[in-house]
Amino acid sequence: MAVRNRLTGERTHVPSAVGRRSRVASGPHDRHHEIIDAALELFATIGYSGTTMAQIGDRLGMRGPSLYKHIASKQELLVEIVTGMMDELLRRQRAALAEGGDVRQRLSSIVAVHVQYHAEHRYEAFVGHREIDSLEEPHRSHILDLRREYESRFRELVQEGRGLDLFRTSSDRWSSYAILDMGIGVSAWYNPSGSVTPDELAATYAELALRMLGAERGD
Amino acid sequence: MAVRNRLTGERTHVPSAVGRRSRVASGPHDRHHEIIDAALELFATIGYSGTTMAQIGDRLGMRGPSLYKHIASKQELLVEIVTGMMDELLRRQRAALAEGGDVRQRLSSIVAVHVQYHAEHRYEAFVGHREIDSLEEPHRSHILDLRREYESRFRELVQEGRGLDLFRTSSDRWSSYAILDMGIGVSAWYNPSGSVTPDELAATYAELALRMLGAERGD
DNA sequence: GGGTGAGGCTAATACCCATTAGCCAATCGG
DNA sequence: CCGATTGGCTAATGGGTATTAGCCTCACCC
Repeated sequence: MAVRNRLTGERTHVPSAVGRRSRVASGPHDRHHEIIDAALELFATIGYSGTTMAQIGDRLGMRGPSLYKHIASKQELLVEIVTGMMDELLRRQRAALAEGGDVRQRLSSIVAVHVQYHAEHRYEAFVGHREIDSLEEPHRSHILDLRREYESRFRELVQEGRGLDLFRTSSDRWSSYAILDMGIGVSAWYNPSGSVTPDELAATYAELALRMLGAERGD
Repeated sequence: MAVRNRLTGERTHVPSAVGRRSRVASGPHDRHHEIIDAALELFATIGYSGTTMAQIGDRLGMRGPSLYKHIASKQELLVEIVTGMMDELLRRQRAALAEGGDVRQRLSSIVAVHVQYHAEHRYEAFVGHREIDSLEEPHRSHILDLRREYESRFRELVQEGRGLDLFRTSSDRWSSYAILDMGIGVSAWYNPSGSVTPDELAATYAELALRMLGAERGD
């Protein structure tokens, strides 16, 4: 019954019904980005190892193996997502610090940036934190290094503020962890169709953080 | 070449070298609990779907299939871990609230209990939060219900405090989320061989939470 | 002192999944 | 217009994994 090598009535493939654009103005049809986006949503909702290539393909109307015409591996998708997330977080943090101001203002800025990113890009952030262990070396170590760098900025600022007697808190270690974790938590529950915008939330959390540190009123 | 039914030189099994105890005083040798403990550590470090039955068996010096003499399925292990965690959290929270006191004291208590549990039982807590999506229905829904109940207590207390003008905070919703998330974060980084004990950390975080809420000094 | 049950073992079952191979149609640059 | 490239497809590959089946041995009880 095997119809091996028979070319007659085989069901064959009809490529994308919508016309393909040339690589000029390919922006909206960049398959690579589309795949990353689809993977991101799936990784966030059912986890990296819970997501199959076939599911990612489904989102784009294609089969799992076809993805390999555009990407190298499933792992590559995760690496791109996570490094993209850390790079962007660090970039924004650096920009915030570059604006200067006194310790309270700078701390408030990096908290705001932290929270805003975790709301705006909740999927990237969620995956970036949850799936670090799914990264193969050396990516895992690299990301952990970046994260340590990112986190140390919070601690440094808290220390600085304490040194200037602008913050009253028993431990800069625990309070900076608390601030970080409350921001990370946002990525787990933030709902973009809810009533609060990322920047409103960022402002609220910055205020909470300053109060938590017992910041002296700076006016 | 198949040696089917040949009984000659087959390698066979030598059961546990250490003498087995009778079921009297079996406490320290309860296989079921040993399995749960081994699974817990593995689930926490490499994730539920990343853990194989063979790995769990390894920890106890046995093969994967042998586990089924003591448990029903891998899923059962996760269910027991996660429901055990939520039950204990709720139990402790109820006990804390039962002690009464003014809003500040009660809020402080449930924060302390929350943090203490997340430090003392960081693996349970970590798995309990991270692997909820690995639970099959109806367990998943049940756990989510319990979690909603647990979380609502925080929000209710913040609201109550605001109503009495004891807390100054713009939103009881966001501030209770922040408090919850900073406690949950503890389970991701707490190191039991570090210098801070769970109850010290609990006290510190309770203080941070009250300050975050702008609690009026209650002395 | 033999039967029984508990608790190991290995082998087999019945999946699922990432990735590769190899085929083909349509598009596009010349 | 043609021939190479692009980007789909299906089928095959190679591996992993939870769970079940069936076997065996020891410890214990009578």
